[in-house]
Amino acid sequence: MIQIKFPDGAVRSYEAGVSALEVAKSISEGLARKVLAAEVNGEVWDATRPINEDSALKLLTWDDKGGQSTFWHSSAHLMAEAIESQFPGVKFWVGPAIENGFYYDVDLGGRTISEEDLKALEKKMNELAKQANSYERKAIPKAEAIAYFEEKGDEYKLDLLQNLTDGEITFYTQGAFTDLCRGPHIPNTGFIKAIKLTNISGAYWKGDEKNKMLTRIYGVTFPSQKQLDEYLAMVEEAKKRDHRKLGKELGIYTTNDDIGQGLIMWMPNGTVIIEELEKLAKETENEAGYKRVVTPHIAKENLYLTSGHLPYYADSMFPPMEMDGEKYYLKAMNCPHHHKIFDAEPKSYRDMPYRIAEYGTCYRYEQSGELFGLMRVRCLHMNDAHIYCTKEQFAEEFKAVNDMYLKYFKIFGIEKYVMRLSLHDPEKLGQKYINEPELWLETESMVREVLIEANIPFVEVKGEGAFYGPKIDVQIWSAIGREFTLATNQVDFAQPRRFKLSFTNMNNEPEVPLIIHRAPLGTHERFIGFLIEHYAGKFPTWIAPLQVKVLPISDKFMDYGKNVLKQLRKAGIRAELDERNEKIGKKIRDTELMKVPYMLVIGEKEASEGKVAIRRQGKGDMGVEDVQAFIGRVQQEITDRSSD
RNA sequence: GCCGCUUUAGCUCAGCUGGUAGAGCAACUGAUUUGUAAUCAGUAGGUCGUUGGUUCGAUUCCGACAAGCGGCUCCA
Repeated sequence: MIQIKFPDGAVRSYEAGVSALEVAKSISEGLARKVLAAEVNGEVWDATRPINEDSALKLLTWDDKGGQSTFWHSSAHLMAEAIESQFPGVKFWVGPAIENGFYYDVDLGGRTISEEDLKALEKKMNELAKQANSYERKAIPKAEAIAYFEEKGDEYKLDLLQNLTDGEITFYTQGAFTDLCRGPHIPNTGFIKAIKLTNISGAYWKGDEKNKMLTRIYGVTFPSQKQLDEYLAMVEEAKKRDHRKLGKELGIYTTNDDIGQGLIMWMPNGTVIIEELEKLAKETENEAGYKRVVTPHIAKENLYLTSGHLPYYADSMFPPMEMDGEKYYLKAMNCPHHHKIFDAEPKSYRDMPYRIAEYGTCYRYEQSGELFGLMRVRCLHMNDAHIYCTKEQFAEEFKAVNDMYLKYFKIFGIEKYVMRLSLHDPEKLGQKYINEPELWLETESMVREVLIEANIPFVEVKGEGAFYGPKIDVQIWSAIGREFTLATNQVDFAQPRRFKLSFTNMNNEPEVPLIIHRAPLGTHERFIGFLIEHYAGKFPTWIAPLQVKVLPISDKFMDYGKNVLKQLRKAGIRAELDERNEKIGKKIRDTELMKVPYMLVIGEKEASEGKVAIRRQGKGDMGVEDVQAFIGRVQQEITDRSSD
């Protein structure tokens, strides 16, 4: 007999060799029907695998992350079985569970697969799922596994086997499909009740662009059709928030073939948002002791040799323009220009920290396939600033920058984000990262310490640093789930030396400053892209392109409408008057769809009393109010940058 | 940049197997003068992304290019 301990602390005795599924059955049949996998002593196992010694056991169902990922991984195997039956001779690479579903990378051997094929595959998968075939686990000696895949001529699985240790190799078989797999899997395919193959794409083998491109097929499955329907409805909802769709509908930005890929033109509505953001940034930075500067969009080659852009970053820059025997580059970053401003006048410790800010325009040659609405563009406007400080001042300055982030996040109600400490990859020193191994480690630990001290939760990621130093990136997700760096805060130990920057310290000696690069509002492009999705286009009044729309019941009240409009505009409120010959219902509908925060309905009653009937976007009729009282209230809301 | 898909009126989309195009909304004109999410009627609007080819004839078939979309790679 063995002792099984449950998460609630209860302990029960079972025969050795009992499976998690049998344990579940001993508790209740209903539970057994829901068990997908089990966590045995902290490790996720097949629910059917025998447990031979005293163990801590947690039964995993759909409600557990481990249960879900097991379900999706098993679904990937089911899909592979269907693919193999429809396209005999294909070879498989890997098929993991991902955040929303799973994929499998397949070498179709020169064949292509279409949307039609996906439907057929779904149908086949449904058939196979109904057979409720169990996933059979089998331990295989390495030699035998190699022989099996050599026989099949499967170079992909042979490649995977290379890195596996003899004795730890397992095969899983369900129905006619056998795969090299660590597992675990759900008990049988019958659990998979709802299947949707979502898309097909290419993916480089092992993620290396030098390798062959495999076909990646994505899918998502659920234990019930209802859950799939809900998931698909949620995806549809997310699409409605997509900044590319709303950006067009709300007249925020446009692009044009004759202008070029990834080059955003801000329309009047978008420009209002830009101006409000800049106003906020200027106020905030002024308060925090920053000075503003303005620099040109181009610079000569030598600047970028000094900065290290050309050795480390040339691929992401537009090619140079030649003039009078000189090469000029469009700037990809503002820092080198700012360094030259720092260096323009001699500095002493009394000038430190020296903080300069600019909404700088940068141009980056992003590869065409990487462009994405407002989120990845080729011309961007960065909420940039550089802080030149002494080593002693570093922690305090870094902390102050961080506080500024949090201040902004509060204003915008940004709650879902992850702070990421982005470090260098020692293997890429001298290629992607400036070759100063010790300085990297020193700076990275400096940043880490500040984060820990300030009690800021963060994750560490290797190989995401800037070429000149570590960063703290703020990661966000677009409506359709793509991850982006919204804001960034970086430490630079390399450029101060490369630019031979110095200040005179208290001992009258030259000293090299540290530089903090920071962009809490990221770029206008990405930030506004994010805001559109964050607010689903319903901007708070202070930032809304149009704040108030005056809607007369009929032409008879147009004069009064003009009068109200004049008062609103005089008060600095962005307002318009609907002069169309339409019924009030139509005017309201159109204004609601444009997501204007306030509508002022005016008719006989309001005109005679000098009042307005207020309607709040999305909330409906709010009652009648005196025009000036309304104006005062909205002005206050704008000044407070209130979010509702 | 790579793999796959897409491109028809300002927007959203129809248009079977090749015989030069349609709807709704928007726009404009007129009627209506309206009380909290679509009043009615009429008018105008397209070299069917661009460019080669096949064909008596191409929006439709094939190629190239461009842009967009889904991923991969990349990402300051």
